[in-house]
Amino acid sequence: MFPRSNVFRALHQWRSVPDAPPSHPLPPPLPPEPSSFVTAVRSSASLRVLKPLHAAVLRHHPDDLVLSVALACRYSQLGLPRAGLSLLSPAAADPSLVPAGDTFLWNLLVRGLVESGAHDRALALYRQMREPRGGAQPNNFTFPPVLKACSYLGDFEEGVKIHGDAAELGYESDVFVRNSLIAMYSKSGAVDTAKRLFDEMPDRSVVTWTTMIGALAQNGHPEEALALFRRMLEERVRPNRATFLTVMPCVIRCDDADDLHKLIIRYRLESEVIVQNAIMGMYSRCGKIEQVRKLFDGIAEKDLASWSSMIEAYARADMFEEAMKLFRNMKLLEIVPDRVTLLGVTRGCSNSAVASLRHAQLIHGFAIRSLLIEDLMVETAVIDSYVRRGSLNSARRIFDQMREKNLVTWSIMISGYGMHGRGVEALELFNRMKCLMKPDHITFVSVLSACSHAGLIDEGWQCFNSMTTEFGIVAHSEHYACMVDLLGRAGQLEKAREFIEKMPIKPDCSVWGSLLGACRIHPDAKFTELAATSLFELDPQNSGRYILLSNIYTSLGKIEEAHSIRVLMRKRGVKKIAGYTVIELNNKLYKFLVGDCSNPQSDLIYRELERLMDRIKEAGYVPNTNFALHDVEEETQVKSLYMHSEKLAIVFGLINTRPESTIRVHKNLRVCGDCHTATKFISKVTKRKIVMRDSHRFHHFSDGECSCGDYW
DNA sequence: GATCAAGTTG
Repeated sequence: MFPRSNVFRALHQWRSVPDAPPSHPLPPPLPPEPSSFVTAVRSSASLRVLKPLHAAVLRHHPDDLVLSVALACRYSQLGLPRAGLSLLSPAAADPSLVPAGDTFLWNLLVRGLVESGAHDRALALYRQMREPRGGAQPNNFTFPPVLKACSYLGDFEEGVKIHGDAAELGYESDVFVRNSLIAMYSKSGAVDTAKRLFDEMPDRSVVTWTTMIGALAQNGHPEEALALFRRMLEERVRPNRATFLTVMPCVIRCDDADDLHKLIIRYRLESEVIVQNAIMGMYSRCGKIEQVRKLFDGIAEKDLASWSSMIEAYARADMFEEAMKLFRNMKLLEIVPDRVTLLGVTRGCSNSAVASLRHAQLIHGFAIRSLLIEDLMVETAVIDSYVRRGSLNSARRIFDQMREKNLVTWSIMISGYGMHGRGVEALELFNRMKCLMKPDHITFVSVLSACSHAGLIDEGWQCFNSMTTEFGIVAHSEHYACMVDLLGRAGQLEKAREFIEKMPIKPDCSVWGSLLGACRIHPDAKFTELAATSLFELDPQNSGRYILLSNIYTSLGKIEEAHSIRVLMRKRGVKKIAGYTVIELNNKLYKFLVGDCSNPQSDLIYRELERLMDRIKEAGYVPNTNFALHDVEEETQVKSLYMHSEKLAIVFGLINTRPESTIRVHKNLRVCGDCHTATKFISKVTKRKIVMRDSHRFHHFSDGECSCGDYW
């Protein structure tokens, strides 16, 4: 061992010789040996330590390959892979500089190249190694980095070939090689092959288990990943930090989260920030926001990820105000947000009912000032927030100016047009996109839902068919749901039923939900019954469906059935989500619940509302009491309709804004049918544009019409 | 030498 301080002392002595010759001349001390440099390089904690060492290496051992590789690896670990790469370039470009037959040195060079990010050159070097007159015979140390390079490059054909090499040379069952193979197959999506390699192994290390758990987790099998983790514990394999970091993202149930948390404490891994951040993420996914905050407050040395995780957790819990507050706080504390922090707060802004266009602009401004707008993902997230705050134009402006767009960017812009009922533009973009890249199953959800929102029936069918024939994408439930929606809109309920029957997969609640939605517009007892039966079996806790069903029964005149649905809902303990509508005025948000009297202007609002209702009745509005409470008299029902949060917010907006300005409101649930009709009339008699976002889409009301064409 | 490490689309 060469303790670090000794190397520095030796270096210092050696360097100080010319400046201060001793009065009794001694032979100058020799510069440190390469091996002591290697130790020093590997243990250097920062670039400030590494760079002088690098300089000294250049002076004393410029041609030492072992040292060069050690330096390159360390540069890469400290975040400067390119700095190290230049050290390896001469040997990588001219392998004859590497002694033939010296597998150890060849392995080092291959590994150095992989760690410095030169994956393609590492693979090229490996191929030279394998040539008959080439460098050296690969061994068990050669394969892990080479397989990693294949994964990184996505070159799985090469990966399979290298698997063959490893088998041929007898290294296939080496634990390290086997682990790397499992990782490689997992990243290529061949989780079955990975599982087979795992099952065949006689001796598995903790890394083997962790890799296989990760393989299941990353290929969309979180439940199986958790099950494998439990099996690992049963077989008394001690999990380590990486195991927990791998398994935690699979957890969505509180009891699993608690179990894991206890285990982490038992293994004394709870003090590391990285682990604490992951525990926060786990509880956030379980919906335990108070627990997440408690953990966050308990972290002594919060890093940027801790802050981002907390903001992300608030965004997930639909607590945008808290997310924004924390975002401001961290800036006050001079903690500089990065792209991930910004992604968290932007997502909160996109989804929350209490975020406004103003918030989207503030976040966009911050992204520009901090230069994070150059980042593709941030830019895409900002587009999304503009779309969801109702400003398609701002979104499109950024979209058009982007230097680079990916699948997600296109999908967001397409679904954005869809949400606003502008199906033609959505299709136009989709056609442009098809020339540039292959759409995926989510792009098709975007474009199909755009067709259904805009009532583009033929175009929808065309897209649906081309998905499989042209792009080889297997239709998921969501795609079928869009098609049922399309058929339902056209009133073709029988066709929709046939379509569902012919589905090659089991229809899920999105499909039955579409059919039930169709029954709202085209009431039909038979299909309502059919959709409801399946829905109550598949998703018995969804309160919106009970209410929708009850409303459909009411409109069919089946008052008793409607009542019994409400009773069933109470009996099953299904919690009704309180509806509310938010409106922004002068950078302030105002929230209205049904029958709300908390606003200081309440008296004025209700007086004005009464007047407005009379005006729209004169214009032809008829209150639709299907959407009112049912156990009261009709006159009271009409009154209760008047008090809906949508109407209160709109009237508040009318009173407090200039006559020509657009009113923007946001309802947390689907807009009520009666409010939808009323708003159409309001837009007509007041000559106002009203934009209403609900949980499903945007409604643009203007001159008595709505962009959704009365189907949503 | 192998695993993990805050994150955008319906």
